[in-house]
Amino acid sequence: MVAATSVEAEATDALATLGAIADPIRFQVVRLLTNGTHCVCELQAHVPIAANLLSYHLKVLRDAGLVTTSRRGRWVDYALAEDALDRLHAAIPGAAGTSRAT
Amino acid sequence: MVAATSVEAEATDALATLGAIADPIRFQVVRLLTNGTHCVCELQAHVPIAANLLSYHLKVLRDAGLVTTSRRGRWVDYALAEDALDRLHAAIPGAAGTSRAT
DNA sequence: TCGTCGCTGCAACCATGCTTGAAGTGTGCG
DNA sequence: CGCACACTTCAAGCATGGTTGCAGCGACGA
Repeated sequence: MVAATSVEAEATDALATLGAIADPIRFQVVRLLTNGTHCVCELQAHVPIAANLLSYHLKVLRDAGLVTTSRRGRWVDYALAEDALDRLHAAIPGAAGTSRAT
Repeated sequence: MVAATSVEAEATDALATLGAIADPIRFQVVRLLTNGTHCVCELQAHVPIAANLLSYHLKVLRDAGLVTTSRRGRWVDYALAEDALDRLHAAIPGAAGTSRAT
């Protein structure tokens, strides 16, 4: 590898990040997570969907690196990643990685 | 449409805005448009897709209110909307209006 | 005016992924 | 030790939207 910060690579990451929250359920989950850590059962109380469906979307969010998990006994706590919001903002064209001409 | 300032309405608009750019082609187009105005033929030179396909995605972007059109004789110039980037940033949870999720 | 070029709109096709159902893993408690 | 609970994973079905092809509209050049 020669280039470390490729524009194409950043665009791919941006697409993955944007695509992760460009969904009603995942957007709602992220919005909930901005208020603090929540376990899956807590999330279920706010998002009216099946448990396995929620788990699936949580996996997508986890795969996108937007959330982190912590097992607390029987429960699994989900929290927003430290750089999640920063990454989200950076994913928007004109913010970073793209030459923004006024 | 009656409701003007609702958290749900803002979330819906945010989803529509995010979903509009959460696509490889549309993301590329928006990134191109951040550099200035381009006609469809210009966009075609940078995005390797069919003309009508590009037109379709442009329509999606236009429907999302992210781009504006200007007819220049035979050509149609597409430009990023004034508040496009601002709307994009506002669409991210934790940025504005979304911190009061129950 | 006619022909060509640039762009847009519509209907159909196909791929992706969202949704559903059931089974599986790990943990705490009786 | 065995059961119940919380969550995850797997396989299958269905819906959404991205892609393709053709037809239509408007504008410039001859």
